[in-house]
Amino acid sequence: MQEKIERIIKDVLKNLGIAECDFAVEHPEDLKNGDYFTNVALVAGKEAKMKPQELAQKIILEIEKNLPQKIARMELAGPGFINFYLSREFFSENVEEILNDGEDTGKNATLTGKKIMVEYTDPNPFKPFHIGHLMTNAIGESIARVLEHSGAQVARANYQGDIGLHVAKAIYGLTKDPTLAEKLGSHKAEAANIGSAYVLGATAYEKDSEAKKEIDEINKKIYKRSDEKLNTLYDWGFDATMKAFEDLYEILGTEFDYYFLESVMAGIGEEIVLENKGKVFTESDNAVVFRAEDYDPKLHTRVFITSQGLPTYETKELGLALEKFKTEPNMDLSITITANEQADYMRVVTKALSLIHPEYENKMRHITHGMMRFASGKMGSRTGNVITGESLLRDVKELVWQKMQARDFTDKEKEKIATDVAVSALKYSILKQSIGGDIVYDFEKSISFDGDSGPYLCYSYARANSVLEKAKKENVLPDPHVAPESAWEVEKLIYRFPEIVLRSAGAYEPHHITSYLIELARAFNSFYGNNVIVNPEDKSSSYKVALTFAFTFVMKSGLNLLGIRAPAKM
RNA sequence: GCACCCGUAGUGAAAUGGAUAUCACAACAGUCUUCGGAACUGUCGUUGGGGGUUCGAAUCCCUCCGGGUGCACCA
Repeated sequence: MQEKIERIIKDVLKNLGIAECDFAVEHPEDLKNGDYFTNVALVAGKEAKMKPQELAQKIILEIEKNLPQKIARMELAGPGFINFYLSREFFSENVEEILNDGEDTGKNATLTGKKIMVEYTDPNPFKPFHIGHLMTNAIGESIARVLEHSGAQVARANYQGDIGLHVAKAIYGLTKDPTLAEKLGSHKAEAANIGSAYVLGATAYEKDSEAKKEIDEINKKIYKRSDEKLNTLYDWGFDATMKAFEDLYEILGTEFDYYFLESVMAGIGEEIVLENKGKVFTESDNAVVFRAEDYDPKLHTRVFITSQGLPTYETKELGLALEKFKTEPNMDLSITITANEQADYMRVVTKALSLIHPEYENKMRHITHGMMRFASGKMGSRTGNVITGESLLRDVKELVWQKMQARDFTDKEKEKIATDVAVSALKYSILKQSIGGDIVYDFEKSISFDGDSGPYLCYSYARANSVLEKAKKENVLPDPHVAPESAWEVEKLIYRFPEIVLRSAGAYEPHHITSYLIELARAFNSFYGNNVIVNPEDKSSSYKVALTFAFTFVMKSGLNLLGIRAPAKM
């Protein structure tokens, strides 16, 4: 529709003998100002040496000579804006279209044929999965889905720090407190114990120099896999924590295609660094470094191989980037999602790689999000000052469960619904804002169920479903052709869904979808509150039912893009 | 010190250079409703300071103030 209006205006400008110019056709913020507006008269007025308002009036008259059916009327407003009001036909046809598309509504083809890999979540085995990982997971999953909805073929990747000091700390904890290493038959419980062992080891490492020595020793042994006892502990711990993560992914709705291990990437990276020593990398103080500032003054030198001969994080990241392109041949884009503290050295790594493989330079994109923090300060799994994803989910679920007391469900149904609604609460509170900024974590707010929340969206959806059930019982069938004269606010919003998906995909910003859905849900609830939808006596009831159907499709599809499963009842 | 990110009602946020800056929470006042009150209808209140570009700036540029993150062998 937007393109159509643009074309009409271009034709009119030609007829009026005005040169082409760069004007915009957009939605006004306030629905009172129409469904679309254009600033063409303000832009072209200068060139044509006419007052914008006069020119706008002229353009309106010209368009009116041949007014399309989908535009009801136009209006001159403010300093020279032209507002377009869409017609009843337009809205009804749109509802019909949504009914035809069903849950595919909102799809576009801008990325058809493109192969994209998205790496996100990246929890470390032997360490707790905390709410920071929850944040990266929610953002990554949503971006992956939005890209898929735009036609891309998306591969999901997860990168595990399976080796290093953090592992040694956890193993140290397990040897000091063998009760934590007991086989419990539940990897969830075992992973929780390993998390405690990690905190024990991490604390000892900071405070006790003897322990520090011991942990460093364990670290070396694990690298070499030289100690049978430690190997057994390692294999068991790796398995338990990875399986516990997998349980969480299932609840969160993520299925990874690839798992990359740091220990493997280290070798791949090291090889590349050594091959390019003297060309890209140089030696300094016995270490192999990359002087990025030689290529870009905003970057800085970083160590890739330490003076001890060990590959650093940078080298592993380099290996990972290469391995991704090897795993998915002909990949068009490789996206990595992390917290923003990694922004600077990722730039350095990317620069180094683009010197070695210039063909990848424009195919890598690092998306960084803000930190999840407490009012008390930064959260770190190092000190044990963490909320695990698992415990948070459990607390929220508990509250949902309480709210469902009055509803008539079996415990099994309740469990499923409470889980999905709890996930909606968490994901919504993460995805509702632009991903650059920090989120101050507030437990009370993250579990609030009214107004600006995931459960509110789920509730609107469940409620609409229940209306549809009643319509079925009363035999009121949906019919988009019996609409009343004027259009409701829901209709004026519902046709915009595809544009929102497009915008989200272009900017890698899921929050556009959250904002849109909350507005749509509000409009629907208002429609619901002020109208009786199912009424066999009412001629337009069939239209209202059709509109309700359209709403459920858009809401379900939208929630799906956020990585939220919407229960039909709750 | 240098680089990057950020600063919008009491709080959390939105706004691809456009109109009277939007939404929610909180607070206050209503709606006791046949389809689900996790709701609906109102009221209240905001662009860190100063310059500049523009017909038009929360948005772009400069500067100051405030917060965060990162800057050589941790990840």
